[in-house]
Parts: sequence; structure tokens; C-alpha cells
Amino acid sequence: MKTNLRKYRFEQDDLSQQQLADMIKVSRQTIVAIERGDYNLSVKLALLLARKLNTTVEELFQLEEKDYV
Amino acid sequence: MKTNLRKYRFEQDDLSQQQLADMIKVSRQTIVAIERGDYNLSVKLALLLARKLNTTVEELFQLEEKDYV
DNA sequence: ATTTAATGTCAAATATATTTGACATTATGT
DNA sequence: ACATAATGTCAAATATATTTGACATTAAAT
Repeated sequence: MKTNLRKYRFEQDDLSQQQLADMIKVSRQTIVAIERGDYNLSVKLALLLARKLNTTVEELFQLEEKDYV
Repeated sequence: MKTNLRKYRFEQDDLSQQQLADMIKVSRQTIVAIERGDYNLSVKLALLLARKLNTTVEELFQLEEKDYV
């Protein structure tokens, strides 16, 4: 799962991981894991993140080759 | 989690639950659960579904009041 | 130089998504 | 009326997301 959450976190509001985590009520480790991209979050979190960062799920997360079926 | 997966499944390609499940390599029960809306699928599945049905994650899934934080 | 905030990472525990199998009900076709 | 496909639903098992806690490292501020 490719993501540019980190880019948006900085460019949009310059939030810390902790601030972003608090905004959507998850742990900071969850944000870390998502940014590392090795991890398949729920669509609910994805929608909340996209909403907070004024963008879309598709813009924030992209499938990679290995994800296609 | 509000969804109109069912609507898209019919309107776009008139697929059966089983056909759609096969296309994205999940079980039929997963499709059933998603359509029932009581269930928070992964963003990877959401992206695959949106892709197969020629739409977006936001169009397919919407947060409800209780989901907002 | 020293404090403080931000980040990276690990492991264990817990919650929840997803699968598998099985059976009942409803719709569709012949 | 009968067969077949599609759907609804349940429970148990398994896989994986998410949390919690703890500690190390890096960046920023004073």
C-alpha cells in the first residue's frame, strides 16, 4: 500500500503524528505504521484521514502491483 | 459505515455477490457483510472494489454520524 | 549544553476483519 | 413443479489491525 499521508500531514497542516492521531482517535503507533506503508488500515480510518487533510482516499492511498488481483 | 456497494454491483455490471467476491479474491460472506454495512473493511478492499466498479472509495462508502470523531 | 518535543521501533495483548463450512430462503429458468 | 443460482445468516477458526507500554534516537528551542 503506497501512501503519501506523511506528505499531506506536513503540507496541509504541519501536524505532528501525535496531533493527527488524536484528531482521529487512534494511537500514534497506528499513524507510524500507516506512514511506513506496510499496513492495511480500515476504510473508516482512511476516510477520516482524507477528511481531516482535505483530500480523498485515492489521493492518500494507492494500490501497488502486488495488491492487484 | 454507509455503503451503496449493492447499488453499484447491480447498476454497473449486474454482478452476483460471488462474482464480485471472486474478482477481488475475498469470500462471498465478506461481500455480504460489507453490503450489510455493519462492518469496517480494509482500505485495500475498498480501493479494489472502487476500481472494479469504476467509482471512488468516497462514492462507495460514507461515514455516518457515529463514525465522526 | 541541556531540556523538550517529535519520531522510530519492538513486543505483547486485545479487538476485529476475513475465511470456512454449513444450512435455509428466495428468486429465476425450464 | 422442479432444478439451479443467488442470497441471508450463523458460529467457529484464523489472520491481521490496533492498542499499550516502554525505550532509543533525532530535531528544535532555550
